[in-house]
Amino acid sequence: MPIHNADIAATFTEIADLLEIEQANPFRIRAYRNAARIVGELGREVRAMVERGENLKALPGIGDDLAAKMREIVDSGKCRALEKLHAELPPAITELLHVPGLGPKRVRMLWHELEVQTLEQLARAARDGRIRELPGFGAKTEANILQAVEAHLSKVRRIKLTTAAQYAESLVPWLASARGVARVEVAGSYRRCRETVGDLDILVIAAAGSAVMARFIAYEEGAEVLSQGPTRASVVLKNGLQVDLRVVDAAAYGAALCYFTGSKAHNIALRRIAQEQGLKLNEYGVFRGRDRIAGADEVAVYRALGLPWIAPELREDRGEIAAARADRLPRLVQLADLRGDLHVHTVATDGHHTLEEMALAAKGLGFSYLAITEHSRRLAMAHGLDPRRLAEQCDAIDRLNATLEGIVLLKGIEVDILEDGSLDLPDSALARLDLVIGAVHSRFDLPRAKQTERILRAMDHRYFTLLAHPTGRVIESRAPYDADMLRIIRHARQRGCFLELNAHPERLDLLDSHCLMAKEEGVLVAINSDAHSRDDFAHLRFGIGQARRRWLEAANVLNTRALPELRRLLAQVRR
DNA sequence: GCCGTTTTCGGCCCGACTGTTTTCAGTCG
Repeated sequence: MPIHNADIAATFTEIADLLEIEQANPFRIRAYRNAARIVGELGREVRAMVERGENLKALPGIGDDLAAKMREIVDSGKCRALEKLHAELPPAITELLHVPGLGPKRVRMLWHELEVQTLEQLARAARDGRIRELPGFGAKTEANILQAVEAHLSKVRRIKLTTAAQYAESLVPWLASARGVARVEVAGSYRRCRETVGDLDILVIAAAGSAVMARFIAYEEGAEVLSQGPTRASVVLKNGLQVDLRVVDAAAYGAALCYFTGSKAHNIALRRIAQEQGLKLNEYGVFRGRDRIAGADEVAVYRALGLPWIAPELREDRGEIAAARADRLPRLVQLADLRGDLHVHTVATDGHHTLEEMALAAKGLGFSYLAITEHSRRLAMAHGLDPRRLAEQCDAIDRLNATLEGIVLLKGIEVDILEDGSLDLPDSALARLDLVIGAVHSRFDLPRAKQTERILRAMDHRYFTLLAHPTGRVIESRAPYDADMLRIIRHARQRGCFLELNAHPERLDLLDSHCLMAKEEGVLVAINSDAHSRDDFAHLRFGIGQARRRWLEAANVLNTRALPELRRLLAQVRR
């Protein structure tokens, strides 16, 4: 069983949880949590780094000890430090930490005084009224614990960015219409464009005594008020989504936006920089002594720390601060950089609009080209094209191109990659096309070696240009198929073909980590909507967000190229 | 446990809200 980064991250997180209950040095605990984050978000497999003898200590936050533990986990699948902790503490006790309101001190107290080790025992102790007897606990805390356990609040799920967007877009105007409100902004992981968000963090500029807090509490979709103070409140919506509201005045807006956008790790790194310079950074501003030297806008906050403004998508403490200090921040790709879309469907298969309707919608967005890429015949469910129907569509595209102005349709296909790596249409059908997108739509369950070979073989096909949704995952519902993405990306570079970043909000595939891998390996990425209707071009913003999170610049993206350059690149791939 | 153009030892981010306390600890973000 090969060890993946997620396994190492999970080990470190569990060690941190257990150390917390043991009340170990908090900075030692933080070191494990930090390492779990670094490893979990790393674009490369630690296992491969170990096998190549790379220096793990080059990773930020990894020193002698953690590097040794990573090698131990890779080599043996075990971690003696974790086993030692398991011998000292009950096995399931970390799950108690995930109950809202319970932290390490209380978990330890519950365990020592009441021998509570599991959620079931916790619920029983609460029902029996034993918890309220403990020092520091009371009847209210006991009731909250019981409610949390019974509602299974311990396993709160993250929701997709697109779902969060729908809730945010109705809540924001509701708050903005409150008396005294000057500005409402959604911060948090939503602003950082993470593919899923755990809650919504909303920042409001309002004068003292504004009605916004009361309006927030009265929101019709709210189900429960978790906390409420003069400047901060938390509400759980009926769908289970938690919303945190923070009210600030205009002079603190930039600092508060920065603080509330996070990430936590980025904030900590910023505060450390402030500290080094004898300054203090909090959500009200940057302070020298009692003087606020910045706070009203984000640019000024960063400038006060000696840094250029850092785009929200980069704020993960993944090297952006060092890059900012060296003035080497990437010029991130923007939606406006896209000149076209290379993956859309029409009514010929499972799309909802005609060639012309899609073309005009794309033109309306300012695009100069649009590739029509229907499914191939194996996908019968989607009414996939056979050679005859594909040829007919090509003729239709030629006829339409003769009449269209300001936009050019490219002839393409999203052809199935069959189990053996061959393509679902013959060369004779593919020869006429401008681009051939290969896609895996079946046999997601092949073992890693076979799945990888299947894709590599497809890429070797003389007409293959672009690999669609490279991992096949569907967020929160289907895991990526098991394939060696580093090999695939390196093969793409050798072969000269391209990878898709499918912008559909259910997919966002290339994954976050692979975007960086593609950039580092020099493989161009096409940010495509996979639109099945005119409205689906709106998905592109999510793909752009994903690309920006991993530092992609316009130069790293295939469809930022003007049409002549794009044609040249596509032609180069054919053999 | 990590880290260092102030340091290889002594630091390590900061504030709001709750509940239980009677001045504050614990938790959370």
